[in-house]
Amino acid sequence: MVILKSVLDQSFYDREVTDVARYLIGRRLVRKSNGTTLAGIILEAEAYRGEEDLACHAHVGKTKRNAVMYGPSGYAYIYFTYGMHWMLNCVTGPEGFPAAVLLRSILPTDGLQIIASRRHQRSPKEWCNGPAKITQALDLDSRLNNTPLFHQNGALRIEEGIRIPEGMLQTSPRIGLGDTPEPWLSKPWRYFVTTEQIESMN
DNA sequence: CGCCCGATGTGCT
DNA sequence: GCACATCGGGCGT
Repeated sequence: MVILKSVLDQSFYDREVTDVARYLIGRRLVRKSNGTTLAGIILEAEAYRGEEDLACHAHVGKTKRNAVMYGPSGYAYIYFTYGMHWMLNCVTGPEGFPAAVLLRSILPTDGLQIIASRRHQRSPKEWCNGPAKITQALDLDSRLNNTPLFHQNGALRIEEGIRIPEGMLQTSPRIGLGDTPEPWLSKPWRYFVTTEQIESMN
């Protein structure tokens, strides 16, 4: 399986958030930190779209916390929640319209020893199969909020990765929305492939 | 493996 | 004061 390492440029993010979420599946998320490379293939992502989407942080309007989502596309929006967890998102276009893609799962490919230690030696399947698990494994927090994802040697960036075959991509409603009203609760804005699907590609 | 629930603290009403 | 785009331990199956 060929994993391409050219960095996606800013224009990749400057379109409909649902399209960005779809096309992020199979890409390579890279974290460079004091000389080491941690990376994985993106398996799962969700779109959050504008102030009218009642599941999106921007539904309360622009605040200090969610301001990054209103900025230009291609930057990381990293926020803190549940008193202990960080979440990694990719801001999408157009500028001024608040939208972002939450990364929910990756398949680790680089830096497995370090990821294992950060994840407290848990089983490999549990390393990065959740949004806060990704940020734990890759050491992401507020320091990297508003970081560009499209810089060639950026500390956090997304590369071309692998091609997901037509028909492999699955969708579902978004996870963890609680009492969010319809139609937002059921919007099929979660895009994903399984670890097994990727491993079967060889 | 699945369900349940407590942890933990910040932003926003 | 409360909700929160979650996680992991404990216990039952």
